[in-house]
Amino acid sequence: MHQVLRNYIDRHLNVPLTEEDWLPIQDSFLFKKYRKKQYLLQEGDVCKYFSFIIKGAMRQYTVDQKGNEHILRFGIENWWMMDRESFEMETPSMYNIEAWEDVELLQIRRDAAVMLYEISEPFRKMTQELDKRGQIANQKRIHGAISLTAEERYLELLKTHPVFFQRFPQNMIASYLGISAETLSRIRKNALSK
Amino acid sequence: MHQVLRNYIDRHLNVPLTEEDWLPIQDSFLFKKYRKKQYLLQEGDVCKYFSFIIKGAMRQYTVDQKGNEHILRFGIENWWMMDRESFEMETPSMYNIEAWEDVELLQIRRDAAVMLYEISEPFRKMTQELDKRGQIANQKRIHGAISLTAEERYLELLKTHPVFFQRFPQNMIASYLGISAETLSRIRKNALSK
DNA sequence: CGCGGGTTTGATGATGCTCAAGCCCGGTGG
DNA sequence: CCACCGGGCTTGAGCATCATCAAACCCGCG
Repeated sequence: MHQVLRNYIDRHLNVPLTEEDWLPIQDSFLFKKYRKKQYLLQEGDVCKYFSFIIKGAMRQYTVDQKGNEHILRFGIENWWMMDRESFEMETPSMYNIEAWEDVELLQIRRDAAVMLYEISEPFRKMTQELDKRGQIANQKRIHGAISLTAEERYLELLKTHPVFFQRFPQNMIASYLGISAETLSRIRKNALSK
Repeated sequence: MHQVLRNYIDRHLNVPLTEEDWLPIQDSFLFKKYRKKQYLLQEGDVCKYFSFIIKGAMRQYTVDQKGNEHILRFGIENWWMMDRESFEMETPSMYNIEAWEDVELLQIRRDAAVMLYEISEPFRKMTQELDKRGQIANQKRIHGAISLTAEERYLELLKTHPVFFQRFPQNMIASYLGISAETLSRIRKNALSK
């Protein structure tokens, strides 16, 4: 179980973890399963866990007044899920985080994460790396949102994250792109004929 | 000059910097001025500096095939400017970073930053804090982009960053919001009459 | 077999873009 | 000191894009 996380960390640092480095990390993460459609986090609750996905697929989203869902993030194997704002600030979240497929997770609580961050340099390095990648990805997504058309954003996502199209239904992809399911359907039809 | 940065760091950590902590940081940052309309970074170049704004206003943007500008970020006093992707990966940037007003900066080169990161815990803590805030802000901006209308995004920006409206012309605000200058003008007229 | 979730298609309307013109105002040079 | 220029802002008309609503369809699963 935990071995998956160890491999992940090894891959993201330049050197493999020693046993001494690994043990405190291993001990901080608890294994947990959620069934499809189960919530990890519901709007209004505080996000208590930083979760590493061993298996399965998840999404983070809001529901607006009209009942429309807006998906901020997807997560699959080897991704991390949390509402960063709620987790860090310990404030109620505006998001829902839900298992879309049955998932297996390794979770760490905030206090344990803060502790681990102090005592474990590999963990610190890994989270730094994570932040860096996150910033870069977010920068790109924002740029796409303000400068590309719906079709361009679709093509971009198809290129950069084709796996989303295999794991999530199209109405969710549409929601992630910030367009309606009908529009995405028409864009795809249109793109085929070229 | 450098004192502004020191105050900034003090404010972002819980304890004031000691002299020993401060000196290596001070030595790593070089003071530099740019005139209005001067580029810090041009599309195609590698972003070599991580810049702290002491005075002035800047923007990071792209220009598309049709010649339209798309502003990803604004920066004013006490903000940091760089293209994170280009700086970290040392790859050519797709962005321009330009002084909109005359600016005074403290700049650190990538190699010095990496070094400082290793030897200075306060600097490390500060950049972590910066990353955390950046992630939270980006998460919000992405959510706004996929779930809010143009008018809602305008009102949100007016609430969260009113200072932008004092420092940048409306066509730039529009570009930042991902709408045309004409649309922003109409939204404002409309919002007044309510 | 029937149900329900997901997708497609069509018709209509709202939102926001584009192009064009005019205005306002501060800065510059004659 | 005034005229002019240019950048920024506004306004209007027409158009493209995308959302909404409604209906039909498809298909896997109980």
